[in-house]
Amino acid sequence: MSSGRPTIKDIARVTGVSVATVSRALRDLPYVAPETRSRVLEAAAELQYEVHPQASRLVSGRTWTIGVVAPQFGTWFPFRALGGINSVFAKAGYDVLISMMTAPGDRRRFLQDARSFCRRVDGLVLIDTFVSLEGDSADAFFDRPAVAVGERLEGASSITIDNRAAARRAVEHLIELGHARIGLVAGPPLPDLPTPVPEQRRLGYEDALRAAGLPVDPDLAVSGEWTAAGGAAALASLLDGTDPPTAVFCMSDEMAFGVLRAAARRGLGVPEDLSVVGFDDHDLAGALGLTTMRQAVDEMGVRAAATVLGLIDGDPATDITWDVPLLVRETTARIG
Amino acid sequence: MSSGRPTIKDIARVTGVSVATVSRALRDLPYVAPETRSRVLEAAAELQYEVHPQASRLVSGRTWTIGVVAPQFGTWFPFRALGGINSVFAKAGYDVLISMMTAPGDRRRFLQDARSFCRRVDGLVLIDTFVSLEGDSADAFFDRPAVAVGERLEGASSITIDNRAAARRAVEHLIELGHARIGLVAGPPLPDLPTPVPEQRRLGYEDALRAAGLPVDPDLAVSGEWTAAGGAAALASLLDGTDPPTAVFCMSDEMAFGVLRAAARRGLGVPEDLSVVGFDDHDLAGALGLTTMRQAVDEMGVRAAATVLGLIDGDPATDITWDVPLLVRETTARIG
DNA sequence: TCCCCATCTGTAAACGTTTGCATCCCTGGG
DNA sequence: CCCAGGGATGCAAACGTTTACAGATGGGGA
Repeated sequence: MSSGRPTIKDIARVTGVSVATVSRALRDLPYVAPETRSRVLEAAAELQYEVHPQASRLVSGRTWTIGVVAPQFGTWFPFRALGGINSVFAKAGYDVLISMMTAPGDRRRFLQDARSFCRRVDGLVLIDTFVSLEGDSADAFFDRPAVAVGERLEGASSITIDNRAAARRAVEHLIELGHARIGLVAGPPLPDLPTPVPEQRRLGYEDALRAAGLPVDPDLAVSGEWTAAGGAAALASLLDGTDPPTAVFCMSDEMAFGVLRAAARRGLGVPEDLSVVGFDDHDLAGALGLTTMRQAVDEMGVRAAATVLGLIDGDPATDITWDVPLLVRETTARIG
Repeated sequence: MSSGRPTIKDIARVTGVSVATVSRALRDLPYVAPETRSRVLEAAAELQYEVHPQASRLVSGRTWTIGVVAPQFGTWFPFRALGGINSVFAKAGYDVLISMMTAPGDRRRFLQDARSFCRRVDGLVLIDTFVSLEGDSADAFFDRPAVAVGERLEGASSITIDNRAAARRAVEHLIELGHARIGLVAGPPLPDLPTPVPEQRRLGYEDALRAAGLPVDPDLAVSGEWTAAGGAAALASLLDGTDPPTAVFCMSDEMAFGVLRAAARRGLGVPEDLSVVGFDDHDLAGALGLTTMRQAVDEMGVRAAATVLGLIDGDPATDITWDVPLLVRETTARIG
C-alpha cells in the first residue's frame, strides 16, 4: 500500500528492520550495524524516500527554519542582506521564512503576528525592524535566538553601524577638502518605522561641523523623500537659497543619485562645482563614481546569519558594530 | 500541567468540552453551538493559545506555506517581485519560504533539493528560474501548483513578457526619432542560468532594424556585464569604433545607467548627442529621466501570487503575457 | 405519537516521525 | 563457566492536531 510518498515504514518493511532502526540509520545515529545502515540507505534511495518535515518537526521540536523580517522601504538594503543571510542558512540546512513589511499597515500586522511567526522558526534575523522601540510587543521575539541588524536589541544579539560617527566621517572628508558650506540632504523619519537613523546621521553631520568650528546653518539642511527624486528636489531647494553650499552630504546613495542628476541638469559640474558624498555604497555607486560610506550589507547579512547559528548552538549573545569606511571616488574634490 | 505553550487540550479542560469541539470551534466549522464557540474562543484568548503549526500540518497535509525561488543575479528584479508576492500571501495567511540562488553553484544544489523544497509548500512561485530548460529535474515542481514568472512552463501557469517584441518596440522608438545607427548594449548569457532573454532581446533589436530596412551591423552590438559598469564599458567600445552610433538600446536599465555615466564623462550630451533607451523601469530610472521599457515587476509578482492561490483552489493553469509599455522620458530625442 | 433529520458533541484513530526503555546477543575478563 | 557490559535492535508512547464515525438531543411533519 504505497499510494503516496514512501514513509519510514515502507523502508522498514522492505529492509525487514523496525522503523526505529530506520530512523536511526537515516540520521547517522550510533548503534546501527554498518551493514544494516547501508541496507537502509540503499532502500531509501531506491524508494526516493524523503523525511516528512512536519512529522519530524512535530516530535523533535526543531523546525529547521529561520525567520527573516525585513521592511521593504528602499529595496536595496534588505535584499542585499537577504542574499547573504540566505546563503549561510541554505548551507547549514535551514529553510528561510520571510516576513516583509511592504505597506505601512503591515507593521501593525507584523507585530500582532510576531508570536505565531516566531513559533514556526528556530531563530530570527530582524533587519531594520526597530522592535526595540515597541515595548512589550517585542517580547515575542525573545523566546528564540535572534539577531537584529540595524538596531541594538536588549536580550538578543545585534549587528549595527555607528550612524552618527559614519556621518561625521563623511562630512569631515568634505571639510578636509576645504569645504565650509556643506549641505545636508536628509531623509525624513519614516512613517510607521520608528528609526533613529535619520536623527543619528544628522547629529553626525552637526558634530563634524562643530568640531571644525563651522556654523550649523539650518538653511543648509533640507529633507526630501528617501529616493533619488527626493534627493533631486532637496538639492534644488538648496541651490535656490542665498549662499548655496559647495558640497552636500546625502543620507543615502539613492538620494545622492538624485542630487547628481539635479546638479547635471543645472549645469553644475561634479565635483568641480559641487562635491557629493553619499551613504550606503549602493550597487550603482561604484559605477557612477559616487564617494560614499560603505555599508557592507551582504557581509553583515552573512555575519548575522552565522550569529544566529551560533546562538542556536548555545553561544552567548554579542553586539557587533560594523565598520563603515569612507570610499573616496570621483564626486568629491578640493574646493576650487 | 501547562508547562509549555497551551494546547488544544488545555482549552478543552478549561471549557469542559472535548478537543474535537475545540478544534471545530477554533476553525469556524459548523455544528458548534454559538455559546460553546464563544466560550472556547474566550478561553483560547485567555490562554494566549495558538495552533501548533507542525501538528496541524502533519494531519491536514496543508502547509500554508508558499515557496518562492529567485536568483540573485541583479538584485532589483527578484526583490521587487518578492515584495508584491509577499504582500498577497501574507494577506491570505500563507507563510513565504524562499530559496535564493546566490552563487553559480547554488543552481545545482537548488535543483537537487527541489523535491524536498516542494514537499514543504502548498504552492510555488518560480522567478526567472528557467527550470523548463532542465529536463526531468523540473518534474519535481509539478506535483504542486506552480507559476513561473519570466518563462513559460509546460504544465504550470506562467507570467511572462514578450522580450523580443518589447526590444523591437524600444528600437522602433529610436528609429521613429530618425536614428539610423543604433547600438546594442547587450548583456551576456548568464553563467549557470540558461536564460533565453538576452537572445530574445537581441532578436527584437534586429527585427526592428530589418523592418526599417536598416543594416544589422555586428560592430554596433557589444556586450558587457549586466551591470552599470558593464554598460559603461560597452559604450566606451562602441564610441571607439569607426562611425559610432547616435543612439543605443540597452538590455537593462542598470547597463543604461552606466551608459549615461560614460557618455557624460566623454562630454557627450544625452539626448542631444546620444539617445539612450533602457529596459526594466528600474527604481532609479524615473529619477534619472531614463526612457525605458516598463516591466511592472511588483504587479507581476502580485498577479503571480494571486494565480498560485487560484491554482490551489482548483483554477485551471493560465499563461499570461504581461504588457511592457514604452516609457518616454528624457534620454531620447530626435536626431539632430 | 412516532420517526426522521439536523444540530451538537464526544471517542478514537489517524498523520509520520522521534525516542526512552526493554530485550537480545555476543564478547571478553575473571 | 559465569557474568558484566556494550552493541544492535524492537516496542510503544509520545508530539498536537484533524476528522470519520457514532451517539445524544430536540423539533417538526406525518
